[in-house]
Amino acid sequence: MNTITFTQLDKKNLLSTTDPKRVAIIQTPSLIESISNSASLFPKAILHIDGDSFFASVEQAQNKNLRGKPIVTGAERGIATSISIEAKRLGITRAMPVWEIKKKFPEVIVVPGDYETYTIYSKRMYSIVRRYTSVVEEYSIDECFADITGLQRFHRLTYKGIAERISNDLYKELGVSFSVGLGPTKVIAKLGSGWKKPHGMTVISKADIEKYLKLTPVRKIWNIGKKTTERLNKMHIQNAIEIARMQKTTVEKVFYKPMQEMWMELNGESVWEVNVTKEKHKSISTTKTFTPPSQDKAFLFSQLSKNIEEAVSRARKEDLLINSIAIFLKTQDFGYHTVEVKLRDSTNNPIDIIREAATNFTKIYKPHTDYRATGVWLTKLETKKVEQLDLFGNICRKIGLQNLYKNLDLVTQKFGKNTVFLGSSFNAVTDPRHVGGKEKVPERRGVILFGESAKRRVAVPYLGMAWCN
DNA sequence: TCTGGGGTCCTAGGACCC
DNA sequence: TCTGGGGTCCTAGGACCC
Repeated sequence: MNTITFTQLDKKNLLSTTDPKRVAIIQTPSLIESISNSASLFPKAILHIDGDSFFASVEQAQNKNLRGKPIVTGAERGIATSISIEAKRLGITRAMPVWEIKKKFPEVIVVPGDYETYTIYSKRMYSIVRRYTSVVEEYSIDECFADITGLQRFHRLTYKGIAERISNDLYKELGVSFSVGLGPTKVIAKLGSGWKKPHGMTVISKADIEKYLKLTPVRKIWNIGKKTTERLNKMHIQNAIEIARMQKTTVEKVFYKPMQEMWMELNGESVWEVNVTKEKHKSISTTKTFTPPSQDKAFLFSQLSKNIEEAVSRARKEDLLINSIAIFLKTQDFGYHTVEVKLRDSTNNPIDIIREAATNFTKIYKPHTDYRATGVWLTKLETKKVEQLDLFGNICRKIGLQNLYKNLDLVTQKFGKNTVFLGSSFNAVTDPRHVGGKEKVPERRGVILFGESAKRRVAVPYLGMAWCN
């Protein structure tokens, strides 16, 4: 099909005019034909846009010296998190331990992850995509869905042309390549973005679906995991096309709702909308692993305290109040020991939570046990409402603390994490055993990015309760 | 030298009520 | 002795994702 792209148009300088005759020229027969065909081939036109080796690519975009070289992020965790194309070619795979990488591939550069920078790139990615449609779902730090249904005339481009423009803009402006899939549903679009990488572009119209599903094992389909694959295999279903071709009545009899919807999506009927609204968190959790493991009660509680401070601070950022918490310890053999506590009163103050944690900690802590991690899970979150007066004057304390934390949050915003912390977290903040702690924060290579803050530590030593046995 | 960290959604099944 | 059946709400835990 003869499509016309913006690049060609720009060259002819056709876009800078509002002259209706010229507009008529732009709408070439092939474009018009394509638009009229598209309604049946793409009842909906959904893009899935996926960063190629995103973290590693951002590192390379940020630092010229890393470009073209095999690099891996994840130094702070001891396993490969993101692997550059060059490193993938050497045979490095996800979650490979850093020691192994260094031993087998000494030429590979291992850098610590820098989530603040990745987040900034991520936000820019969304904003670039939003130039073309407002219907954008921020699916993850390096992926989004976008619904461009019906926008060909507006952009004077085919759906594929729009996809190409977005891909070009992203590459040009971020220095990071993305792979794009275009399809009539989210599942098909996602299949497309993974089809050809890196910097791929795969268009799967309703008529093309069969061709692609025939080549796709069920495990490769988004939202079909290990367990479902096993179950499908037991039913002698290996291939995505076999799901798509099942009778609707059979699907309804044999599967639960998610797979029934999956069946629709695979057949090109969109049931999973591109979700624009960014919903508030329903739960927030923070967990940190430390090496070596520890049996030390005070150390463990201090780690927990630090996690609580961090999690609660994230809740405050979204103006959320916490109604229930769970704290857990993770043993060396990956057992979880959890206790859940319902709070009498909703709060976003770490002192309240740490107090509850302290009284419940002994329920999960067993002496002489090696623990590798501890964490907290905040649940039953609700949006902060207008404060009601109570009979006992607790409101004054509450408001006072809220003001205190409002100001502390500003300090954190300005000077970075761990600038001010509770006495109960002291041990964890200062203990070098904490993998991913201060000493591992990557240096910023001279590039100042939007939204950054100077990282400096001010000494405000002791605010609140330390945990006493 | 196994195995990080942060989420969401769905279903089964128990509790409770009429 | 017998002891139906339906509804709602909540929670635990499984499954999946990046």
